[in-house]
Amino acid sequence: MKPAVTIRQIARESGVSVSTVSRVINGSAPVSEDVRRRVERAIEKYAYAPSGFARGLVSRRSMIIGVIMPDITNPYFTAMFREISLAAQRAGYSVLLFNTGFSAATAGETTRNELEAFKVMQEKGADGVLVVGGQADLVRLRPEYRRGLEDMANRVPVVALGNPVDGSRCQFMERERGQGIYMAVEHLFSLGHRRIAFVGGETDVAITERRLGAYGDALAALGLPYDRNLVSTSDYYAPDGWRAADRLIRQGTAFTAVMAMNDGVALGAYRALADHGLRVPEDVSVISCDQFFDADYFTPRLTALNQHNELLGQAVISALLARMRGDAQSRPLKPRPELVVRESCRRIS
Amino acid sequence: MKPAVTIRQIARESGVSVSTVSRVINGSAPVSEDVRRRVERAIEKYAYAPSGFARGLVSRRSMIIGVIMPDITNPYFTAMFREISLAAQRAGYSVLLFNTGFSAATAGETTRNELEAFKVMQEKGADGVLVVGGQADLVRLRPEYRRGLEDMANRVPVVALGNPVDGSRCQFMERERGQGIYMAVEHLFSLGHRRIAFVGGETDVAITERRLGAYGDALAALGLPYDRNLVSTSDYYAPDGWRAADRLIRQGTAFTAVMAMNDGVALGAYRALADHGLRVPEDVSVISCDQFFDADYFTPRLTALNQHNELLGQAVISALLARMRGDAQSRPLKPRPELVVRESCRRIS
DNA sequence: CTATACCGTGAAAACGTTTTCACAACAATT
DNA sequence: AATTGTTGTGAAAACGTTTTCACGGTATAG
Repeated sequence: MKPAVTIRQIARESGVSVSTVSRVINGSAPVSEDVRRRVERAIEKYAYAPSGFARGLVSRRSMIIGVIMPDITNPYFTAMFREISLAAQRAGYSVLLFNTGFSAATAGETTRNELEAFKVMQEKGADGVLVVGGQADLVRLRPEYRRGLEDMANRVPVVALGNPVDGSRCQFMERERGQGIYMAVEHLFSLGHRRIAFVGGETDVAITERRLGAYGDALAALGLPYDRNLVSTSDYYAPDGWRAADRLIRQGTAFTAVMAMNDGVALGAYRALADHGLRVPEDVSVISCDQFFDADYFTPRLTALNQHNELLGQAVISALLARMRGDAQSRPLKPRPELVVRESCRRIS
Repeated sequence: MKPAVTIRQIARESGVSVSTVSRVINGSAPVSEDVRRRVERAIEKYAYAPSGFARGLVSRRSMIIGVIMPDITNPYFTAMFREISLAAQRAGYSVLLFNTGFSAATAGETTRNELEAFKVMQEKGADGVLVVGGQADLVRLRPEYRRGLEDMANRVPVVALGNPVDGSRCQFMERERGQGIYMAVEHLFSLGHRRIAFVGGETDVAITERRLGAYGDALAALGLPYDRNLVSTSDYYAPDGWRAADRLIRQGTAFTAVMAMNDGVALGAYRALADHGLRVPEDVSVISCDQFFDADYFTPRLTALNQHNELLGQAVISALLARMRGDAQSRPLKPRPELVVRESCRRIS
């Protein structure tokens, strides 16, 4: 591999000092038109790019934003990441993505990865860090995690999407408070459903608990009893939806509608219902609490709550950028969930 | 924000020289047991992490691997990225992900993003770069792109997953040569299908062209004519599958089977067929050429080619790591496609 | 007992930038 | 005509590490 070209060579080539080249690159001070052209030509010629190392060392900025996520494979995170990445790039930042593999079930082993992520962000000198989900969205944090998060937040702006922690130095944003769940339950209720199952999601995870709470509240508001047996948690993907719905059916719980954590879970539920000879929506109505990409292409088309995750991604990254600029805490826009009625729910007598 | 702790403070705190602290951190030379303990305690106490900037400046290594992808939202890339990220982390590297937004349709505008990505990787001092898809997988590269790629490959090990370019300094790996397509066509043929449509994918993209080529070859080998009207390209997602299949039906082309570019496209095709009152598999058989996550949960369960994209991801990252170590070019394992027969194809008379 | 090897340590150079300071040239203001 | 301000430039310090060199001490070999 070729040795890298340095600013000194550019300076020599264009017959000016190193400082002047730096000024051309950064526009940090006026430079005569003639000199600017000569320098730019040299830069072009050698395909010179300034060393981020040297730059960061003195300017103390890396132009890197760190993103810590549990599983990029989850369409929810993928969608958010896309928005984050786009906005960061637009603002001139690059994105260091750390995929921790965290899941509530394996919190014991995967906490180490999250702590590792914190350390990496510190080492690489990230100018700001986004923590999305993972242990930050757990109902109870482990003390090591809590400490690691604070250590990091002490040195660099951190925005976390998760379950708010009192007195933390990092800014917590909440994914949602379960407003959509009300809409979904009401929708099903208005169609005559009284036995509504809740399928998918992991217990101990804040977002799941919040939705379950909202589900319970909504039932109560409508005068319906809360039946433990109607709740079947598991995880966030199709196989989990299948497992959760299958369990529900096998255990003989009666229900006429299913609220699935998200489209993936709903797909699994569709499948489990079909496997037991139940038709959607003729026998059972299905609704997804969090629409990803393909709800409109399912058969039947899936009625779903659009939580506007892209907007959430945008909100999170712009909160971070604002924080990095030192702006006052702007009230971030909270996306309003929207019920998109399609074909998977039907009125019953 | 607090000022960062430096190695000097750790040295002072533990009563040794800076060099010794460095040796403890890197294990680059023997250090007495006693000293090591003192230093480690100090590091722990101050939550010290060495500055990557300073480190990189002198050692010329960033411990960063750059990944350039067109669209992380595409499950195919997501799956690969996951493997890449995991393997990189295991080897002690962090991953800088640049999402270019490239698509063949907008090559004109998005080429700029890809060039920008190359520059970023150079600036951040990536120790190795992975270029996955994007313009690298186009049948014909733009000269600026070609030059940017070579400039980068001259300075840092680069592995590209795409369409091989002669005389390039970067190592090209091919996604597949269309072997699976033969299996799929033969499978359909053996079930009695003679009018097999090909749906999805973008023209000018190498992977699509290769699959189309294999599709043509397979037909020829079986003595079937190639009918242009049976091919309906579009893009890689469900809406594209819908559009492509819908177009096919509307234009009145007769067919009894559909080969979809991937699961997403297949889902769209399912939907389009249903919209026209056609049942799968009773009226039309459907097969996916690239299984993502959920094929087994579709209704009907989707017969698909498993291209083992996770293995491909692993192969790509390990090729890069080998290259970075300067190892001889190991023949990378090429995943063998596997036909997974489920319920979406049926024998016809 | 002397020569040789190795172990543990510190001092200092080097990495490639940005930034501060200094200053010359010239323009604008008194 | 003297002062002040502005513009364009270069020299040199600083950033926080790793690495090279040197050296004293102790173990090992002859």
